Amino acid sequence: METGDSRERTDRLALGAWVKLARSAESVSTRIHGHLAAYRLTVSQFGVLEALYHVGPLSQRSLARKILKSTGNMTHVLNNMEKRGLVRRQPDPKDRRAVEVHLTRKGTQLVRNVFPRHAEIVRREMSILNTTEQHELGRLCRKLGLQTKEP
Amino acid sequence: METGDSRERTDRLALGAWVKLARSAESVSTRIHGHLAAYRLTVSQFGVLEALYHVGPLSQRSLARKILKSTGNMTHVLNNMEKRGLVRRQPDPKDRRAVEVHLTRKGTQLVRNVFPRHAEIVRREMSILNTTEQHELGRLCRKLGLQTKEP
DNA sequence: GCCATATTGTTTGATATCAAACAATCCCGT
DNA sequence: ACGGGATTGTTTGATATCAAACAATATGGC
Repeated sequence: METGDSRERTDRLALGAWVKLARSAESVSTRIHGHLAAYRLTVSQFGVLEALYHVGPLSQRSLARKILKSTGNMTHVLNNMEKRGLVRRQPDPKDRRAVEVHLTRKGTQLVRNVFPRHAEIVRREMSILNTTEQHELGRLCRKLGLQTKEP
Repeated sequence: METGDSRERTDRLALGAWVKLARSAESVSTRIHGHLAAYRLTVSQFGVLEALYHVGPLSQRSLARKILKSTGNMTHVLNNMEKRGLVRRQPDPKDRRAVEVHLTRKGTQLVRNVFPRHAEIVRREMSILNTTEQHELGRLCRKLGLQTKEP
């Protein structure tokens, strides 16, 4: 498809872009999620709260897909959250294999507390980029992430 | 600094950009690192091989910083790699607390095998973006990641 | 030179995560 | 109907990861 030389060049460019993407995501993530410890929330737990709050009740499988974790892990995460009274499992009447995961009042209150702080921190972290740049970053990342998962 | 309305707008933009960044990094990472399992390498182990191969011998602390993991974890990762004969710990003559981590011949051979495949996969994954876009993505991510770590 | 403080690597205990195997249930083609 | 394959959630066993406490060594101020 390409000559060896041009191939090396595109490899270097792709590797560089990928490394920068991975490192920036990881270091920004560390900075953004630092404050969650104050609420004894893990990143996964926060992801679950956020999804349930914004989307409404979901099955465990949908939750797992949303936060990109395995279903086995989701069982574990939800067990911990249920113990703390943040979520409630409710049998799905339409499918007796499935459960609907609901936010409890306590979970709703917590996410209403945490989310504004979260948004503020994200805004601050991203504010190094101007509006146009944030749009462009979002566009490029969406394109990348949307690569076909199952052909 | 801003009116409430504009604040909500910038919050939404920042949150959107951040979510897309995080999700694309995670899903691309999964796709890129799938092939490492064939070599019984974890992502951290591959990161160590890569760093040592391209930079030369490094202390555990530098390695930990390079792959963004804790030093405690680095001890664990290196123990596993040492058991497999991929790296060798060598006392640093200038600082008796520190060790220099070296690639063994076996480790060098392995990374020479794995790296070209890795580069190829990364190139393929990133090829959804054209050259200009990859440059731009790299630039934006570098800016984001470079945010001051310790003030 | 000596001591307080910092840095390096290790240990330890607690979580998080995954993959694989599993049971229960659903669904579709015949 | 119904039987085989798909889907949902759980369990299990193995790893990975972190934070915190620790021991050994280095370093800089006095």
